[in-house]
Amino acid sequence: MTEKKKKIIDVALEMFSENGYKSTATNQIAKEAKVSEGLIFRHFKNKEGLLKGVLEVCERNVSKMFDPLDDLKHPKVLLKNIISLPFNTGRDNMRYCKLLNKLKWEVGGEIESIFEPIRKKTEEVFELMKYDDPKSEAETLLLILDGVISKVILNKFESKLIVHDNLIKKYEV
Amino acid sequence: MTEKKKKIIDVALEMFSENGYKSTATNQIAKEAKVSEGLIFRHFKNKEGLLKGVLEVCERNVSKMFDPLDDLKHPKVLLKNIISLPFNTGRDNMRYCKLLNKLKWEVGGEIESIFEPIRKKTEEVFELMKYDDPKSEAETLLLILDGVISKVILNKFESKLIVHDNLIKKYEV
DNA sequence: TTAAATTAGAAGTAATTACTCACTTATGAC
DNA sequence: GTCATAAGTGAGTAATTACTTCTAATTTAA
Repeated sequence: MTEKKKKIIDVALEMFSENGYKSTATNQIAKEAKVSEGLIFRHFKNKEGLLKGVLEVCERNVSKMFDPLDDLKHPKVLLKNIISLPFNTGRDNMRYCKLLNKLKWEVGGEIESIFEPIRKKTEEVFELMKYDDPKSEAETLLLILDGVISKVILNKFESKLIVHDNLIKKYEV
Repeated sequence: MTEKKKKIIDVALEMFSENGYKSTATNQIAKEAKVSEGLIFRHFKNKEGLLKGVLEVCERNVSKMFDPLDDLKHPKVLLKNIISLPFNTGRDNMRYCKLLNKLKWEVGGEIESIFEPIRKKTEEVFELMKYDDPKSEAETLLLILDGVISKVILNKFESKLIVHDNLIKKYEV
């Protein structure tokens, strides 16, 4: 992976997540990355190929978001951390999530698979905590957290902290 | 409002909500609506003007979705109906919501105002039900329902009914 | 009947787009 | 040093886009 190729991916990630996939022209990317437009197609063949390259980086990093949860054993602590996850997302991770969400609505790509590990882990937590229906309980919680991160991404949160506390209380963790 | 103008709005609504605003070409709309392309610009001046026209219809109808709630007086029944709202959305209303959501991510338009009435009503319900913090309680619930309708729209729901029951139980209604 | 509004249809425009191609420059193995 | 391969350039292209403009037909209402 050359420096220029990295730069192209980086810039594309930034611009796709800000302006959307279709609305971002390849020559704009080239300009911003200080690279000839032809190079984009040499490396990625297509604009779609570029998107794939960007998505690989995206998925790799989003997966990493869930790694710290592996160290937690106590169910209540684990659940608390799962809930808190979308509330304290760093800038980089927010960009990855922003792109994934944008694509979900723009292209309709299959994203669910990235979140399968966290779904499974959440389900396990509810099992340990003897919830009646851990599966649907997990789906409900992830639904909520999905909504939370959407709001965070779009900066539409009036009262982030209060909602967080509310959820912590609801799940008694 | 002539028939052709109505037809243009109708087709644009359909195509915008399916393929997005920017990805839908005006000549495609004209073709689908069986109308000369020039007519679109005569009626709406711009593509943006067309979007405005479509959005007006959209907002008018989405507002209507909440009207039946006005008849309900008993807080528990009202809350139950608020929760159920996104779970049994008709085809037409789903299209309006789909467009609004797509635009939220594609253009970043201001949509929140449409949902202000339902937010207020939800807050009132929680007040009547003596919840500790009705405001944040309302925000949390609407967050959830927003997630629900997103999943419904995108057909990503593994277990719609179970999540619905889960929420009904959680709020004890 | 007549004037005004609506519409079709076709051609054209300037801008933008994804993508190509012929070419040059670096890199590394022998 | 040589030579193949990869990295990089930048002008060019064909297609698409939103939008205009013209004329002529059709509909509507007074």
